[in-house]
Amino acid sequence: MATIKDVAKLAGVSPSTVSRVIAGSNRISLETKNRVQRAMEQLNYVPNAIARSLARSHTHTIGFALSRRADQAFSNPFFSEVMRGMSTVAQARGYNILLSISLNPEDELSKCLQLVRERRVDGLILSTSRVKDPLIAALSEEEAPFVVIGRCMERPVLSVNNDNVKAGYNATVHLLEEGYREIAYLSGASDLVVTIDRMNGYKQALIERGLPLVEERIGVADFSEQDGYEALCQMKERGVSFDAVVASDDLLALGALQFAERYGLRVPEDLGVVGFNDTPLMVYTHPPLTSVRILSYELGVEAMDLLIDALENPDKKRLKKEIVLPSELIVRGSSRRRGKAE
Amino acid sequence: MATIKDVAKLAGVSPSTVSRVIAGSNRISLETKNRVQRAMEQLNYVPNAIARSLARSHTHTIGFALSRRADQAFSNPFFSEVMRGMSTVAQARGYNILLSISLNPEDELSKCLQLVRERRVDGLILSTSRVKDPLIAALSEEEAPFVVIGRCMERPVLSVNNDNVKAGYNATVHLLEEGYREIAYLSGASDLVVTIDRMNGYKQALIERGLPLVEERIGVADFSEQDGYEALCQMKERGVSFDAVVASDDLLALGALQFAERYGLRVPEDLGVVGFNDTPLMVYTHPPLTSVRILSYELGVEAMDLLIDALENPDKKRLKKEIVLPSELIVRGSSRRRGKAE
DNA sequence: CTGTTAGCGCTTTCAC
DNA sequence: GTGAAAGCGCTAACAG
Repeated sequence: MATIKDVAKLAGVSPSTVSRVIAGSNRISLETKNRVQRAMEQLNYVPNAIARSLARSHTHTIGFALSRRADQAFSNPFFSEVMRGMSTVAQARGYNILLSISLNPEDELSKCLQLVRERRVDGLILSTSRVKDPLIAALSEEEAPFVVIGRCMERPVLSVNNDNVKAGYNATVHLLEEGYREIAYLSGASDLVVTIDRMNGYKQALIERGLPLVEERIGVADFSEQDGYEALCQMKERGVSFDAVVASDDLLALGALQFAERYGLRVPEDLGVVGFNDTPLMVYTHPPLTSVRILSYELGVEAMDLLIDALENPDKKRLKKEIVLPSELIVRGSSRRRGKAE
Repeated sequence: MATIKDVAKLAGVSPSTVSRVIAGSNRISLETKNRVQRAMEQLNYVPNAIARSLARSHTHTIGFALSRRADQAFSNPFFSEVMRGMSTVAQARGYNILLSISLNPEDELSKCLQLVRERRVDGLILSTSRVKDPLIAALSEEEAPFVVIGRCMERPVLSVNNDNVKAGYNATVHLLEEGYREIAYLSGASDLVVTIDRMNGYKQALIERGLPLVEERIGVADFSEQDGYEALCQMKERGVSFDAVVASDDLLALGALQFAERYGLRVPEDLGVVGFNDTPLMVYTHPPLTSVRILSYELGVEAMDLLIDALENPDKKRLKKEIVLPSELIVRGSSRRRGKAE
């Protein structure tokens, strides 16, 4: 493999000159520039990224941290879409993505810290945020550049989020307008900021319409169909009544559909269901699932752009920008009963 | 950020000594070893991965190349599962994963070559293989270490594959045993090795059972429901009869279900359907989809292990091992009509 | 505009 | 067992 010295020798210049044409410096004569370029081609020269990184003390790579339980890792394409978005801008701006999949928050914390301390990445994108997230705290303390997809409640950080409160609100209002009155909320892990925000939107809608806020109608589950199903069963067994459910994830909504089947409830007549994420395959459930469409791809795009901007403009770094993206309620059969049997 | 020199100074030794304790050399006195370790802790020292990489001329990072059209990128969790598998062993063996998502094969080729030439990765894992794959050819020529998930038809390469021929065979035999006689095959892009292998299994089953091989019953589509649907419609419109379909991907099978609905065909009575990948959510289709379960996670595990083995034992590198993993047909409602209305 | 000279932070002979 | 010195391949002042 040819090095910069080989090129220099062949072109009859010094390595620094070669370095300059690589960097696209303008204080270089067109003639030598061409000569160097010819030499590079001739030798099939490609600059060694590692050496560059060491000399410039940045790697041009961004770490993406994903922490999921094995069984639910990528059940919905949310993260995959986010990655696609990140990848698009990373490529366009000359960055690489290092993937860090961990099994739990502790594992995630240590891995991310490792990546940063080893200087293997210039910055990190976090895929989820929790209340009092230790990872965010650690990264802040370390003064590592990072952006969170989601929102941080405790301190200002760079973040890209979707309007979860509003989305939860809209989903609930939609159900109310369809005539449902006893709406349950199926929450994911209770320390996830997304889940909390969506729930607040839900509560807000109920309060605004003068409906009672029944705490027993709020079920906590993991992000899996099974958990959603069980949470609803328990609710029912405890004698809590409900005629609709806002699920903070499509998988949970699937659990609700399963629940309806088990108890012989018709959807949407006896039970209205709305989910979150608008997972493509949900069109095929019976009935098709109403769901809040999240701009996952765009979330990835914005997160990567935000991080790289911060990295490349150290002056702006201190400004902790928070970007919020809109979502859209996609109404389908699982929640549409106006004009149908009441 | 502390460097090796700082540690050396604090411990009162030379940098090389520190380097030795990092490497876990045994020719070092326990005493100085402890002293150095204390210094490292005190300074919160973490070796700079980039500097290490440069000095040792390998990066301990593996590139994972994924080339998908935007809309179908991660429609099924196959790749996500593969990543989880790769990630698990990468972590265990001290490697990192660099993600390279590209939009088309050409893009993929240039990106992969770039990663290798820049020495940003020690090796690559390719997510798909095509007939006469230019990427495989280029990488071979470059003598870059890589393993393909799939199979290479032209030359010996390190690969991890599932038994697609057998799986295609089993899926078809199953349909035959359920009494279907005019079985169609829905192929993905015709240059994908997976698709070809599965088709060969399909053909083999028909031939073995003495059934005619009707070329018109083989439809080529992209890996999307819409394409699957259209391919089948065209087949029908051309007057080709069929009472079952083996789809080389679940998404295609979904298209078949859609097709059945459009033409008022009952599944499984009038049309048997079996897909590939056993995508989790397919349990929720009506009827639930029969599908071939692929060990995607294990594919990732094996691929990563194979690559790292090759990297760490340069002697064994020349041995082009091919690993084949078993698959399993999961029979559900979409293909089970024995004992049902004929 | 171009060359010389130091590094970037770590590893690795080669001596002692 | 430990240190000195050279080098991995590139960049970036500093001169000229």
